[in-house]
Order: sequence, then structure tokens, then C-alpha cells
Amino acid sequence: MTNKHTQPCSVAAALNVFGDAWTLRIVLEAFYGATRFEEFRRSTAIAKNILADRLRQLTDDGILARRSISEKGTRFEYVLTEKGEGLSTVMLSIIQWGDRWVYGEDNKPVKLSRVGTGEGLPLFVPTWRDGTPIDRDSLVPSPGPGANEAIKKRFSDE
Amino acid sequence: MTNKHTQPCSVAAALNVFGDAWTLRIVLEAFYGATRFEEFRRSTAIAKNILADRLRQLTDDGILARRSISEKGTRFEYVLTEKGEGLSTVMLSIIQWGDRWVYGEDNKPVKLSRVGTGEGLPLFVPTWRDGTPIDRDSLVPSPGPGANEAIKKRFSDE
DNA sequence: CTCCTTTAGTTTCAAAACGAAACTAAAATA
DNA sequence: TATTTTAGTTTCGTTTTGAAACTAAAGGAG
Repeated sequence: MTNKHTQPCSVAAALNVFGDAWTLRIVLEAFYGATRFEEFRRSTAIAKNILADRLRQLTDDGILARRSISEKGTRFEYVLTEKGEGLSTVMLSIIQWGDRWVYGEDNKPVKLSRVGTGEGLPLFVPTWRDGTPIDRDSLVPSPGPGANEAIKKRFSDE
Repeated sequence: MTNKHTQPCSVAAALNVFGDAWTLRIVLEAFYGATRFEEFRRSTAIAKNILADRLRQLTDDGILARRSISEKGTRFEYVLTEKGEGLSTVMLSIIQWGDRWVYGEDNKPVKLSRVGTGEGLPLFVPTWRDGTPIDRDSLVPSPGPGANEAIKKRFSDE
């Protein structure tokens, strides 16, 4: 990812990390437990050169950590860092959106449940502290502590 | 997006819709209230040909609806459909991840608050019904109602 | 009504990214 | 020891991107 986005915006910054066709797919497989190069390749059917590149990016960006497995080996495992685990909310909301809007609730390809209980993944809806769902028109953006002049100008009056 | 992903997977399907550098950035601006071509272009600094293409995709994919404004005009507005509004959870979790892991909580460029009260956007964490946060190792994937043979084979025993 | 600016694009063309296939080399397995 | 698997890299044609120039209609100013 060649730092395409330069504007101060968390979504832009996030897209510099995973704004492409494969990165989040790889992260999903890591969530499902994949750790090895061939594991990622088989489960996603991504081309090997692209996979190698993305794993390098993800490692550079601190989402995955690459650890040598078996002394003096050319074998490695890729494991999610804390920053990578932090993407779980993003992953889960994408899964729920795809289930609902692409496949439909009763046609979803994969079901996620809780180990032990078997309880299904509950649909989650972000809410305000009083429990009201956060919808678009209850939200107002304003310059944050790290805003630059452009952001201040843009969000001060509108 | 040339339906790059063919596997039955909600994340793969979602990436066919927004797995690129710009689409979610455009959707964010729509959330912030942008409706017009030039509005999207100014706020994102995207190239015009790319913007035109992405707006077309988003319209084709049912995320935005393109509506003529002012009779017999070549002026249009792009508004989020219900499917597009459905991405709000995804948008919010990306924003929170970027705030936390790219900029840092006390350096975020944009602050989101509730209209009226001014209440800040609460950090949201998906939980099981008993309130336990959903973490990676409490989750187990299994074939869903729309699973094909490949999915069944993959998730039945592991 | 006329000129100027804004909006909403399309076209062109060079540069960058993608991806299939072949190739490499070490390690694990039979 | 031979074969297969793993983890890549290299090559090269195809696709996508993006900056810049170009169109053409609509809106606004005087």
C-alpha cells in the first residue's frame, strides 16, 4: 500500500493499511486461525506473489508478527498482534453486513458461534450510552485534538 | 470491482463491493452528508475518472442511489440506500480502529458526537448475550445454511 | 440576454499494480 | 535417499490507476 491517502482522516489512514482486495481477507483467515503461508494461500486462492507482498505489508504495519518456527528454518508463522486483534470489530461488522446484504440471513455460507455454549453470533448495533442506536443523522463530526487547519476549516461551520 | 473473489465467504463478497482504496472513503463522505459529485471530489481529492467509476459501481451495487436534481438536468445527487446505511457499523468500527491504532486516542483528526447532547461516540465492543466481549478464541466457524461442499469440508472437522 | 464559473463528467496516455506460471531452494516426509 | 511440501522470487503480459486536458450543459452575475 503506497500511502495513497494523505488526508488526516482515520478511514483514509485505515485504507492505507487495508484498502485493497486481499488484505482483510487474509486478516479474516488469521482470525479463523491460519498462521502459515500455505494455509493462507489455500484458503484464499490468492496468487503467491501477492500473498507474499501482503504478508510483508501486514507485518510492516504491525498487524501480523512473523515468527520463525523450527530453529534455523525458512518456516514461519504469522500471528495477529494486538493491533491486528483490534480489527476484530471491523471483521465482525463486515461479516454481518455481508451476511445480511449480500447472501441474506438464511443463506450465509459460514455461521459463527461461541465455543462451549454454541450460542450464535448476536447481531451487533452500536448505540449511544442510553441504548439508542447510533444512526447517521444523530452524528456530527467536529475537529478532533489532532486536527489540522484543513479539518478545522471543513468541520467548524456546516 | 471485477468480482475478484469467488469463494462463498461474506468477507470475500463484501470485498468485491468495497475492496479497494477509495470506495469506503466515498461512503464515509456520504455518511458525513456529501451528495454531489464535486462534494465527493473536493473532500477526498480523488481523481475525477476514478470517482466517476466508483460512484457508478456503488450505484450498481445498490449502496448509493443516483437521483436527478433539477428537472432535465445533468446534475445528480448520490444518496445512501438502506444497504448503504447498513455499512454504518463497518464505518464506525474502522473509524475507531484508526483513531486508536493509527492516530492514537488523543490525536484523532475528527471527533464524532451526538447532535443535541454533544455526547462523544462511545467505543463499542461486540459482546455475547451475557456481556462478555467476543474475542477470537471464543469464536468457532461452521458451515452456514448457504454453505457449499467446499465450506462444509473445510469447517466440519478442525 | 450574455459572459463567466461551476458541475459532472469523458478521453488519453503513461506509470503502477496485479496475477498466472515457471523457477528456486530448504525442510519434512516416505 | 527420493519425493513432496513449504515459502517464497522472478518474469512478463494484462489490468487498473491517475493526472491532465477536454466537453458540454446549467447556474449565476451584471
